[in-house]
Amino acid sequence: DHGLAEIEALLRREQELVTQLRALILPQLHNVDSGSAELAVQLFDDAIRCTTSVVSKLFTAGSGATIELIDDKSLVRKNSTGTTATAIDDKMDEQAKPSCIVGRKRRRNDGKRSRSLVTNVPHYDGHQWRKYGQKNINGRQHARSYYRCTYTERNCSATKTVQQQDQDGGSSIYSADAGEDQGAKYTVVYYGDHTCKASDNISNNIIDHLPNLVDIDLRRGDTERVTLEIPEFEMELDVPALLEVFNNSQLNWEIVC
DNA sequence: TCGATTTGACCTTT
DNA sequence: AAAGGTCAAATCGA
Repeated sequence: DHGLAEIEALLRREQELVTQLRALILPQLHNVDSGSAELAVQLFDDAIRCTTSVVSKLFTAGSGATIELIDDKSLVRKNSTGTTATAIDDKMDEQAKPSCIVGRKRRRNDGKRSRSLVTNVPHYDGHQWRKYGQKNINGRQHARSYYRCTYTERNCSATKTVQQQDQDGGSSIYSADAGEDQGAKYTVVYYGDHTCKASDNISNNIIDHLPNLVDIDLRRGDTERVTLEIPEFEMELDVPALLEVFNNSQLNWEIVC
């Protein structure tokens, strides 16, 4: 109901503030002390995950009217009933598309969970990645890059994709031509878990010294966890509060499945 | 020279 | 068939 919506808006706001802080701090810290930066990555991400989990649990445990979660793939073009989707599509990131109307969950990569993050520093996530592919995606301005964990020989199956978000219509305010676009945002989707910690010297130390790091149990399989998507299309939500969150949204970290 | 990235071909899913 | 994901040979660069 209404109170819940407000709580959720606040949680999401907190989530975004933390993530913005993350984006602000990590590049700076990395230049000064990369060890501390690694630690900061873990702390930030655990904090963010913690909030995500709270949001998820709050809005699935509650009223039976939970919003169905669909996986990344089905977010694309699942906007049924011919509601001239294009205008909306272009405005929204794929992750953020309303799952409205959809109501049907379909699951690919059986049981593999993924988390998505929108950030302007897609590479500061505390792990080492090797790029193994790049593809142009339909209707996207930028190619999607595919990464897998460097320590694949330690049968670490973690992978991620990084995709720069489309710029709105006109030319970019920032240096559109050459160099890194400082204002660009990237959607990063993580798949699988890192089972390579033993061989990752830095992370290993961090974990050894920080037993209190939050370890969220992300359930899989039968009990599907749900995070809700864009507010405007959902009923019973505190739309103004959520809209404010969404409009200020720099970042958006959510458990996708 | 060796590890990482690029890039087109190939495979998988829808 | 088309789009997304992965492979692997060629290429890059430290």
